[in-house]
Amino acid sequence: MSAAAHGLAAPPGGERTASKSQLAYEWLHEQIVAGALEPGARLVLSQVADKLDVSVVPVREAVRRLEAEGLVTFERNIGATVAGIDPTEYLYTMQTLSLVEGAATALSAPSITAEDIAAAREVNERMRVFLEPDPLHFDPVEFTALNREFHSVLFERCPNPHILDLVHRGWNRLKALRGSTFSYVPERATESIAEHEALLALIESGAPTAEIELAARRHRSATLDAYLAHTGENPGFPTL
Amino acid sequence: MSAAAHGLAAPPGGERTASKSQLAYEWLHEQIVAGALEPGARLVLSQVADKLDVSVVPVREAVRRLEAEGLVTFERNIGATVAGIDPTEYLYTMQTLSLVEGAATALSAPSITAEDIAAAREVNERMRVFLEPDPLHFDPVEFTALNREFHSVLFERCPNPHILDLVHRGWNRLKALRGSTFSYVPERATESIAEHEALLALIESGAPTAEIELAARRHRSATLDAYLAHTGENPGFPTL
DNA sequence: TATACGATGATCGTATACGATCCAGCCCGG
DNA sequence: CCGGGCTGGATCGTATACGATCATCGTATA
Repeated sequence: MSAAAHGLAAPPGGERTASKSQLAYEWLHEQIVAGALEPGARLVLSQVADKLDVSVVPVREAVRRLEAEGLVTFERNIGATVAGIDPTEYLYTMQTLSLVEGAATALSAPSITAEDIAAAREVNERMRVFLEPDPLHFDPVEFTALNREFHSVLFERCPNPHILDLVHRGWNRLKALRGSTFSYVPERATESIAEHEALLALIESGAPTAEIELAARRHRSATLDAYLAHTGENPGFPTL
Repeated sequence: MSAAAHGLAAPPGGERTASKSQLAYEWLHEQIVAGALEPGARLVLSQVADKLDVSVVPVREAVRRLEAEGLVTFERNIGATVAGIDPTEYLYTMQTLSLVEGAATALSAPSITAEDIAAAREVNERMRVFLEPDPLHFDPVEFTALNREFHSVLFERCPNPHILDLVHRGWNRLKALRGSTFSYVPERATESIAEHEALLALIESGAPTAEIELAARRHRSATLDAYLAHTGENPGFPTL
């Protein structure tokens, strides 16, 4: 899993000798997105600095960058905490991702090659395997990873770097939040794989951009709806 | 022009005594968005620090935050420069804004009151005045400010804070870029005011969310299209 | 004259030190 | 027994100092 391919902000001017602030940023980012740092966990600057064997200044800078991405909150004289305690954050993040990912997929569509389609289809088949035996062997983490890999093929060619960046941030945020609020709905997995196939067919057929955007958006919205129905909370969440 | 109302990130825990990093951030933000600092202008940390009578550390932090918002670029051992030299940045920013603003407007619609509509309509009438005398008296800056005020009414009630934040960032970025690449098309102004009225009517009528989103998006896309037609550049820019 | 190379200054990157602020627990009075 | 004020520790915020890196310009040489 290459960092750049998943939206980890790299220092623009190459990486001669990674600056310590960049090191701290990447380490914290990894810890948070991988779930090693639970949502709500306290981040003490001096402790992080000691652990990475750097001073607090670069750590402070890294935390600020993570704050801008919504992965941590940072308050004056209070400190930094890993974001994501509030369950509605999950809803907002999903909704935002549904918006930007739909657009990114639509904008990518004209550039998607037959090889891309084949690769995506192969990933989708690997996801299907997870459904076979019985629900107990279902691995949400692995399944989600494959899901991201599938969708990456569909949106990675988005020509608008801003939109693409928003998609990456959304996925990362989602991974960070998952630890606390994620509640996977197994029934949804089956539907999801079928929708993936439909999405591929739609792109192959050269459907209009607007249609692809809507399909991709709905695909994610449906997951959100399933989550809402499953938990039974936030019944009045406004839909897009 | 209140800062908070236009998406200036405020320190979450109130503002007892604004931290110096916050001071530097707000000052630079103001300078860039107001156009006092031209796109491409060099920002030397020590000079900014001297000007604001603070040390370089808070300035450095402020610059990093601005970088995360896309208002400046910051390269190792090179320094910070105000973003916006590349003309395609304008296109990307407009496209992204069209996406998120459309969604924000649609999500706001159910919460928009009759008073909101009236206020927006009043602003739109003030914009109309600019068209009256003759094109030479047209003031793009003032017109744009009113335009933002109008749209603020329509998207400010968006319940999703992430999407709302993206809208604010988009507008700020647009203001920052305007200095270098903005080319206002007077004919478009007349159309724009008419579309504003149509948007208000649509919202008043309680139209479906999807319809409002599309109308709001198209409204901005049309401005982008007019710009592209006017300049004659980037003919193959992918549309959303 | 053009090019390669080295010295120099400017600027960024980080470490360290110290002051400012907040939270928690204790003490004391009611 | 309970509540308010105070003190101590922890943590953040900023200033200053110094090392690292890069762009620039002058000079020597082919």
